[in-house]
Amino acid sequence: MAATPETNLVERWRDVLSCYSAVSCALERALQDAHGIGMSEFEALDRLVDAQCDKRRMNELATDMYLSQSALSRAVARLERDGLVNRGMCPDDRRSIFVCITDTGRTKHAQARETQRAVLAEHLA
Amino acid sequence: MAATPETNLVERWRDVLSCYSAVSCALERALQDAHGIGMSEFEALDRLVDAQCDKRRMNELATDMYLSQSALSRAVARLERDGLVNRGMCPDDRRSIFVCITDTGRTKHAQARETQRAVLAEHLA
DNA sequence: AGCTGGTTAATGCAATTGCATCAAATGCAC
DNA sequence: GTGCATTTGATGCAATTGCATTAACCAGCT
Repeated sequence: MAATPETNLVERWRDVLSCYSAVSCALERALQDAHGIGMSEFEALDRLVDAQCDKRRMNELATDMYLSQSALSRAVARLERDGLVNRGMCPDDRRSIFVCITDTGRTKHAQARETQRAVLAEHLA
Repeated sequence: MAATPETNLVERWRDVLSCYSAVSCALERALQDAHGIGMSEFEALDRLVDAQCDKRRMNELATDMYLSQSALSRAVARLERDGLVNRGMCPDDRRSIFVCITDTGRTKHAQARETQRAVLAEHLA
């Protein structure tokens, strides 16, 4: 049977869609239940930990992530409210904001990463 | 370099996430701009067309799709408001609702599918 | 210096979503 | 039949998101 390229694309898209839906739903719930943070917040912490410098500008984070600028702004606001990051001024460019992960944020991320890996192992295996 | 299974899982998840984000964002915008419907609405129409009988119960649709029951209920409400589907009583079980695609809905779906395939060809290639 | 255009982050707003709840209807046990 | 748990779809509510706008700032030009 010869599948047309279009059919293949639609099939692949459905696969991505169902995979994403199942995993993101499970991940969102697990992170929220166990650590009180959402997927977006965890992803942001993840990027901050990945960058060895521990501080990144908002727009760097935004381009690394899949979030819109406004959504990232609010996600960082929630992280700051919970004491997981600090927002600091950037001396080079006073429009920019440095986002710095706190010790609490580091701990939270380490714990949440365990949850993430467990969920991925179960739903992405 | 030997990647641990966990690292592989996280990598795969990031791939899924970035693929989903890019495609769903483009798809959402394209469908909205060209046809005035969202991705969820298109998916619902798609399931209705796939089922040759043209009418399905809400809960059948919900299990086929990635949406929660309440989100589907509202998506169908939007489709009905736009005249793309009708909701009808089910004689067998008066709790259930039959969702029937209209001729307008069929036309809209056929047009939107072209847009979908174009977007997939561009962003999932 | 002054002005214009572009960049950065925050915010008002509308829309969608999921959770919890609700009402109606079904079915099963008695 | 009566009663109780389950199922089905709708709705109130809070939370997140993206778009458009805003304010502050920067860079380049005259």
